Amino acid sequence: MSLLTIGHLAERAGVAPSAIRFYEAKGLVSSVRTAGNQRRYEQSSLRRIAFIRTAQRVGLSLEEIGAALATLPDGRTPTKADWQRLSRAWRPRLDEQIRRIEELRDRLDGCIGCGCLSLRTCALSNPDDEMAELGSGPVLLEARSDPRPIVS
Amino acid sequence: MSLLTIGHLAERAGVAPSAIRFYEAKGLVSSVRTAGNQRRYEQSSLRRIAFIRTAQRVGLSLEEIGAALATLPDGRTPTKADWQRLSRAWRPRLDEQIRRIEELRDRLDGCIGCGCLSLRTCALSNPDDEMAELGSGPVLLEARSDPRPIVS
DNA sequence: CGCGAACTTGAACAGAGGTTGAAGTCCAGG
DNA sequence: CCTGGACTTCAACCTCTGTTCAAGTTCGCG
Repeated sequence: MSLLTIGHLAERAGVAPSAIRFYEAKGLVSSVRTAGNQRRYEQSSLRRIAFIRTAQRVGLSLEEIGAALATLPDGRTPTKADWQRLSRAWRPRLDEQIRRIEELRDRLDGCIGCGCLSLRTCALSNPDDEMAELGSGPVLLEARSDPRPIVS
Repeated sequence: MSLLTIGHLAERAGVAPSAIRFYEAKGLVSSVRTAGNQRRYEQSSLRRIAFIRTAQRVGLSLEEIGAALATLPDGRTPTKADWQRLSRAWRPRLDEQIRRIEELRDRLDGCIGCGCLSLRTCALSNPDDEMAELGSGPVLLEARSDPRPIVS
């Protein structure tokens, strides 16, 4: 029960009211209106906002987040099954994001720390999806054609 | 040896020349100039750019990336020891970023999937640094003061 | 040397992700 | 029922991360 005003929702979610209006304009959250045209939010909006903020901080765009949230039901409050479906769909994406960070971390610890100082020959820097994303041939970690290490 | 033109560096790094000029204006990479005022880059710039791109994709800002790169030596090509020092300094930051993603993933799989449908009571949603960051009291995951689950 | 491709700077533009302010309206406690 | 704080819309503005364009200069191959 008890719908939230935008101010209450903002305070509880730890974001500015203007950000919530912005998310709503982008279709990431929705509200009902009072007779006097003020927004009122369901409690479930709180979870959507927490979801949005967390996803943003790990490098996902509002567009991508919105696409995920759009898979939740329109008319009714999302159920456990709804969120679980979203969860299953997002696991690969989140795991990929984790893999990217681990790659960066391990590239620093391993590749660069290993002595060859090369980002090219090391097995840890695998170019698979990297290349698909850049769409311009195998470039990113495939520098220099001669095999000497990059040290000065 | 053999310095790179901005075009060659851009091609090898998989970014646009304009992006490299932008990074240089922000102090993230540096170059020497020819007699005719054209930029020439050391091979080590390639690693800096690869580092920048990877770090960006996991949600770090250029400012934060630049601060890390600024710990590398100014005058000379970074050595193994230099990168290892940067690596050690960044590990906690990267691990924190991984933790955030895992938290998002597990929140979906666990907290929401567990049946309580609450982001509040679950041990997985720990508010520690969350709150320090928001700087405005314990808000983000501490919704609703009554203990009923949030389901409709 | 000559010529075209690649380079230079600076300014304007783009899009994401919001914040701020003005001018006016609503709502709830006293 | 009155009043002040919270709400409304809309437009302008902000930062970040670049891209594009114009006008002019340099580089290096033949």
